[in-house]
Amino acid sequence: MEKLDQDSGSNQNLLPRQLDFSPPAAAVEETKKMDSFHETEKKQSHSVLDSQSSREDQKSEQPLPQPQPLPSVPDTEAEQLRLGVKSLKPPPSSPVKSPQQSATEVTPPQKPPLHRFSHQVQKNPLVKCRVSKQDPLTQLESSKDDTPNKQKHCNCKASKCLKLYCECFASGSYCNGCNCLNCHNNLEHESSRQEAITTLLERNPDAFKPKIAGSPHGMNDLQEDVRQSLILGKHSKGCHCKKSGCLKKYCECYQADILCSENCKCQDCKNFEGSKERNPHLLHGPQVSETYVQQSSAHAAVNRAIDGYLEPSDSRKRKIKDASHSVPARVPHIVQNQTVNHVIRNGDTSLFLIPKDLNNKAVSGSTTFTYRSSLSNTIQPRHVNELCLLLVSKSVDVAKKLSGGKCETEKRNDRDSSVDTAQRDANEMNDSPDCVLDANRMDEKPLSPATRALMCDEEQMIISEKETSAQGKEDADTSSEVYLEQERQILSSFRDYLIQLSNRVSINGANIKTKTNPSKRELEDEEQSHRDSSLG
DNA sequence: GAGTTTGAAACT
DNA sequence: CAGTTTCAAACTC
Repeated sequence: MEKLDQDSGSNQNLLPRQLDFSPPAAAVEETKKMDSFHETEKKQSHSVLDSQSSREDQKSEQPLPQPQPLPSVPDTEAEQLRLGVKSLKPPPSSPVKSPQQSATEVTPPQKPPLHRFSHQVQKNPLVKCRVSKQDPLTQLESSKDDTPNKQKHCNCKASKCLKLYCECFASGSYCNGCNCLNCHNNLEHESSRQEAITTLLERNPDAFKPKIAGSPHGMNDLQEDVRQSLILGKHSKGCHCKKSGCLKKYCECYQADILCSENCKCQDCKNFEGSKERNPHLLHGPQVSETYVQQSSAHAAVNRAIDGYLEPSDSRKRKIKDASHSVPARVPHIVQNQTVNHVIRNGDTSLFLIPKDLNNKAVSGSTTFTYRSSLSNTIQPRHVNELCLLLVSKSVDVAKKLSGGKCETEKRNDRDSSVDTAQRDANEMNDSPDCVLDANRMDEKPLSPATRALMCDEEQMIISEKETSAQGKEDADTSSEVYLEQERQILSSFRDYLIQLSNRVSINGANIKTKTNPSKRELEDEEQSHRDSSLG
């Protein structure tokens, strides 16, 4: 009885759940009793109801305002976001205002949040949205309807549907036809609802943002498509599954039909490409074309190598124990490509930094490795070869272009004193904005800091060579040959280093990951070997 | 449909 | 920030 009463409360408003921040323009006019936002929401929500969602209980309730059809093409930013056409903007400084500010020109204030699961539904029809088992009708709908705007019906009891536990609320939707108790996620309790939203946004401005990048829906442009693909299917926070193997819908990654990524801290993860336990039908297929991988090959190769070093925290521990029967090669293509994206985007991760990070973390005893791949199985000689080949080919281009360019680095003074580790070089390079291997010269593709560091290093050596030999060598052709030879030498050293590192990791992977602090000697060995190989 | 399991969200 | 509690969906029987 109580439930019925409360259900009636929950349903009283009978607002079809819908992301309530993309109002039709006509909604603005209606602001007498409700603010325009409410009206808009009601209208729009209603507009997206399919026939099946116009259930009897809804019919019996107060009529909704005149429904208006949704525009076929999303006009508002919010709708674009919802459909994955437009990426979310970072929130302004004021988290509370952010959702409003982001769409004030088009949408009314108090734009409700974007559901963290909404993208999942849109992205992958294979993934059923969470549907109450207590609502067979909804299940029926769900089975029939793979369209994005599937209705969800929560069963909240204690949260008043004002916490992110509630998927309706989390999606920015009002509860409608739910089985929830004491629901406040409705117009009746709009004030408390907004208060809850405000609180959540204050606590976490990203609380209502999608956890997973949207689908490339609507992307026609190849470049944009590629860009979207890179960020597609990566859980922003990652899952933390322990028992489900990330193969049940408890896992947000699995539920979204994406592979677990380096963001995840799951244990015993089986949600990786190549996992025999993962239902292959749930895989998206290649997120990024082979062509693109080749195009961005330097990044890809670098990151495949990176990918081979690092693992998630908990699974890492476990795999130390289970090293002898570690999972098969797990280089989820998504992970790889995401890693590529990571490098491109953040620009603060270089190949050379990775060993350092690895060691630093190991020395400190930290277990917060973030990359997932099985240590010895993912870094492949072909990756190294690929990287080297690409770097070689790239270096030829660079050498050709290096007619007069100079690397204005502060490192120049340091160069005579040592052949630093590549890692240190990269570090310095990254810290030195003056290290110029201009992006305008790298016109074709974005370069990772690692690549830039390497190329800048090469450039410096070339310049250094030019300076020392400028007096005696006037012939540009000869210089070019020298440049090329130097490039080859540098890259050969680099290749050797990578191969050596690869072998080391393969052999000593388990040791590196011991619980006890990996000895500094290991770090020193690493650096020493690096030094040796750098010296050629 | 009740009970259990699970992991994210919320809390401390 | 880590550990614990709360919560609701997923799952099992």
